[in-house]
Amino acid sequence: MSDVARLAGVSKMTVSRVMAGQSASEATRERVQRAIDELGYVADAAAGALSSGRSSFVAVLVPSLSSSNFSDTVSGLTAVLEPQGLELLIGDTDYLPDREERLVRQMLRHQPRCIALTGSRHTAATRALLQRSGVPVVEMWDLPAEPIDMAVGFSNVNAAREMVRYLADKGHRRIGFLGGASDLDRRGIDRLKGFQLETKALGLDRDRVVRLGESPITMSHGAPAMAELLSRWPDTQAVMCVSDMSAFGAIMECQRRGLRVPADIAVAGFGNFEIGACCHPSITTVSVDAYGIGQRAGEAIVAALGAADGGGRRTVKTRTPYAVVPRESA
Amino acid sequence: MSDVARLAGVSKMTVSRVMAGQSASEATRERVQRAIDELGYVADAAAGALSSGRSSFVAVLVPSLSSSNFSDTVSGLTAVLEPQGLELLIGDTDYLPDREERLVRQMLRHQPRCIALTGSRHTAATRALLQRSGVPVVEMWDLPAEPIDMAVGFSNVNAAREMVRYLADKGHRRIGFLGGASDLDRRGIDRLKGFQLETKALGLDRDRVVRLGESPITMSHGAPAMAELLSRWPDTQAVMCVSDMSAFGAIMECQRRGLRVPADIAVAGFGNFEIGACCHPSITTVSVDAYGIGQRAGEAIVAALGAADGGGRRTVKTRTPYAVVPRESA
DNA sequence: TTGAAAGCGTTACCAA
DNA sequence: TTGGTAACGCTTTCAA
Repeated sequence: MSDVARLAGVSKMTVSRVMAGQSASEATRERVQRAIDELGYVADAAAGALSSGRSSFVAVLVPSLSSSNFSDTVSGLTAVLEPQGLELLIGDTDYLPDREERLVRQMLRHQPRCIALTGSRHTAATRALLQRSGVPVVEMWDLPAEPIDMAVGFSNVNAAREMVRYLADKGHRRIGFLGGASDLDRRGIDRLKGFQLETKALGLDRDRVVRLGESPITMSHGAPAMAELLSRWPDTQAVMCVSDMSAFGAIMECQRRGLRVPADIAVAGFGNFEIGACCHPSITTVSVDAYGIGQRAGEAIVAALGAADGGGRRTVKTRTPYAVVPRESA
Repeated sequence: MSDVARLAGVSKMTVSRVMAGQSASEATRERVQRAIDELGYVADAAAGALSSGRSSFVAVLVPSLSSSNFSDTVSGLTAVLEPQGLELLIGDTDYLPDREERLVRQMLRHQPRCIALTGSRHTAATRALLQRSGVPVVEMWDLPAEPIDMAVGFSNVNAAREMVRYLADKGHRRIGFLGGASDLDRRGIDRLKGFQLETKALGLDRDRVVRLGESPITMSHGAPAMAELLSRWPDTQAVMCVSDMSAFGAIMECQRRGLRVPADIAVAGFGNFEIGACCHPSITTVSVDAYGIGQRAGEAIVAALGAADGGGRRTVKTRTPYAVVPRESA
């Protein structure tokens, strides 16, 4: 920066102001800009953050970057935060709470303006770390009873219950559930819980549950899970899957066996992934607005940052919509 | 840090050394650690970077985070770089060179130890920026004739040619190609180029090309593209798609029309996505080791960082393997 | 509108 | 093994 200042014949402060877009005469601004371009000067963000006491980072932690649901959420966050001059520090927890804790600790070192987490289950140390740091927190994809700070999401339990009611309304009584074997995917567990609560409420058979495959359960797990379900309960009329991915795998297994979907067996998914709209038969699912969760979270973050210096109030919980999307498969 | 030092009864320097894992007596180390825990002290990364002159960031730019190919590459990078204490600064260029330029400029502000880019097409300004910065660069997913610095990937042109030969060996003469309409997906363009070169070399019809949909072409585009191809060249025997995603959409369209794959028409994909292995019929494809590209890129980065202080040599180009994977669809 | 000085929290370097 | 001092490159603050 000294080099730029020297070349432009001004002080460092003037260079700093020009870069920040603050008041400066047009002539000065131009000379400084010319010097910047000539030298290819790029300001050091670490020095800026240290000096001003505020970084431009927002930390985002998702369980898996390869799930389109979560990468859509990241896109939504990007769309809102980037225009504010904020940068995303993205981390992938791999569904592991310990890894989340390590990543939170690591990201805290960069003094992020806010931290966006997925879900509401965190280690005690993670919560303590966040509380102590004083950094605003948004929990996404769930509506925890006691959020750390802010939350943007929906009740996976209730969304799953709605799908059960949809299937029951279609006349199905013997309904199965296909989910992952691991308890780490809390949203998956909540959907299973919703299945169990609603089948009980409706007086339906609650036992037809197959849990198979590590989080995140992918389409590869759908087929063996379906096979297992059919071998244990051959008279099953409808199957609800923890996601469209597993539903797709399940439907493929049905096709291999010559079972018609939905004539012989109905199959429903969850999450409204692109595959469910394209495949044949198309998959009845629950749409959840993954991108919108990111957007809303971004808006909550911007509001919280504004409130910090403006003294305004912040929204604590934002409920995002979900809806059963009837298609061909159920 | 002063607080920790005071509480532990040592100097700031000792605290710094304990945190860096440098020489310190066991007793001191323990007292300092206790103070750190008690105060919940988290070191400021910006100050550390400023002082030491080196950050712990590696910047990674991919065209799209929601493509499993690229998120697999990011996983590969993470697996290698995280154990080295490096952190990924991930950016999504959305296939736009201008956006890439903006992101490169932004990431350069954080003084990354290395920058990993996707592909070999960049704006002149991007190249200039990178050259001036002196930061090591890895270009992934391609083998440019003149890499900026290092490169890890394979020739998409040659990989596509191999698929054409595979289809020709199966006896197909009238082969079509389904790709995206935009020129931004350079890997897609290279695959099309490979298709055209090899069909010409084999004396086959080169005109059966349908380009439809923005980058990245997804499964939703496969169906209309297939429909277009069939309406223009109804006697097509085999179709090669720019990715498994579009191949899947194309196959769905065939099923809707009652066309049997591969009996009536063969369909091949590219990239070995999970869907190709699960769906029915399973999709013949070209496997490309997306995760391995990330790993190798990570190793190249570690080597380059080591070479910087060790004086060793760095690998310039790393060729990653690809192979036609015969399945049911072609 | 511009400039000078102080200081942000850490690490490098040298001395004890 | 430990501590003091300077310095990293910028922004804040105050003064001109």
